[in-house]
Amino acid sequence: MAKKKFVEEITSMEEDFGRWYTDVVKKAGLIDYSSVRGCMILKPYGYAIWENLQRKLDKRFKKKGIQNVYMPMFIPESLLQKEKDHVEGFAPEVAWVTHGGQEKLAEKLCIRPTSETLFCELYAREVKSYRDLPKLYNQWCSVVRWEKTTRPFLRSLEFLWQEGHTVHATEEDAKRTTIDMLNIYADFSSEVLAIPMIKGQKTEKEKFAGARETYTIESLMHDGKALQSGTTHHFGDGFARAFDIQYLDENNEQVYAWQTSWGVSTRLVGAIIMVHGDNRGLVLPPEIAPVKAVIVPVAMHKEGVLEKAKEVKEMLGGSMEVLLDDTDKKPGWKFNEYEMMGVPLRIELGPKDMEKGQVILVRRDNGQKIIVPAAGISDRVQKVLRDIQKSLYEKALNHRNENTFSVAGFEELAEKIEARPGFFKAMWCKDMECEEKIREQTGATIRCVPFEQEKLSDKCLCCGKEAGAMVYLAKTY
RNA sequence: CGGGGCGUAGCGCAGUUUGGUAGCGCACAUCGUUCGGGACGAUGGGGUCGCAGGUUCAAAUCCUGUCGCCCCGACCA
Repeated sequence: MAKKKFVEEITSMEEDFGRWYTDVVKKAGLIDYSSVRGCMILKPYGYAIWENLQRKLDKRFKKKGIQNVYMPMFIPESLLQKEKDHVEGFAPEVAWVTHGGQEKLAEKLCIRPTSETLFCELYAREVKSYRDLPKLYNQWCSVVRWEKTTRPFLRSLEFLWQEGHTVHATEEDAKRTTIDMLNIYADFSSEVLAIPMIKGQKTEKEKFAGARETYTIESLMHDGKALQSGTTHHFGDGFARAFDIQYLDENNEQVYAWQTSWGVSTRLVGAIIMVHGDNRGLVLPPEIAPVKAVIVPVAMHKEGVLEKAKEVKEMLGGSMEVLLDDTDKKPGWKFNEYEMMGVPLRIELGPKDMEKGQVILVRRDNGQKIIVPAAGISDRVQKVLRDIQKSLYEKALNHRNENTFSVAGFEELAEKIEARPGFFKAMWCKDMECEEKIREQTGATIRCVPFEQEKLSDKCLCCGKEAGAMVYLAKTY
């Protein structure tokens, strides 16, 4: 028989990255499509990744004193319209409920695309005194945005996310929170998702509808496109004025409050796939993997193999999620299956190993085989998992560094980004006309003005006038 | 929204040109042999051919409409 490819079902990345992505998402069992256009079914394995992400991020929120709440999914039209920029930004993509049963509603209800208005309504009632501040609320929910084109995890009509909403006595406190939350996102990404993020500020053009300032974490995918992975917003007192959120300060004066909001979504799962995945399928960082290790017994029918495998599972089971696959599929089939699913570590155990009192560990990220004594396996596995987590981060960081370039002029950007996509650092005059011209003619957008600035030159790459800031440019998802 | 392609078993497809009993591979079920990188044999279950009309003795096949999906543009946190 001719030599078979390891995973016939997955289109290779080099051939077609978009198809590779869809193949992985489906074959790894993360999602299925539903009968509603642009909506996806999160299957157990995909949802388990989200649950891990949710649990670990929520823990970091709680440490900051943030409390979870749950808001209704409906927003009355009149409420949505209270803040002008906000409604203009979201109006084109909201879904409306016009009927309740057979009755036409007196006022139509929008299905939340985001919940600023609902939180503001609540804060207007709750906030009376400086003693009530700050209020740090968050909710885990789904939102609906009627997008024209959709892709699993990256852009769907309905998606899961968390949205934090805070209200503060001072502008400084609100601004600090906006940056604090961005740091929480960035740290979480590098420590748990093994994805390095560029932290920075959005331009006027790209900022959130209704925000005074928007900050972002941007990551680079394997194919050189950027992904906006999370945003935090400083609202100033704009929403407070629109919704009349006032309190009495220490001097008994009526003043407006200051607000923020911030969110990350299931899009982060898309980032994990596109940053770490390879041609065999998904590669999950151990910190986020629902199954950290899978035990594949070889020649299971031989005496003692299955018993030994169960023993190994016991030794590891106390501290982590381990799967023992004792189905009667061939070992080779299982190897491929769990590689496709991105399980970080495979533990092989057969008659030959039993003779020698050993097991074989195989790393998903680099294929390395490690032969270890069966006794004391737990510590060894923990160590290997930590190594995998670390090297996935380093690999992603190297990839980003190797695909980050500096450009001085417009033509240089256009040529280079066409030849090889990635992050492009350049100086910019802060003029929206230049920003727009770059987008139209190169397809690249300004991802952010990074916190870590470098002075590449004095001149804007587009118009040649005096430069105001260094920016990151990229094509995006 | 514009241009192109596709809807036939869970998945991938053939059959449509020229109307005449709905097929193949994988997957699934049972039994046996296998088991260190996607095993093999035997038997078996599963379809109102996307949906709605129309033409016809007869429609997966021809006609009209409609819905959905994919690709390329445009748009979009």
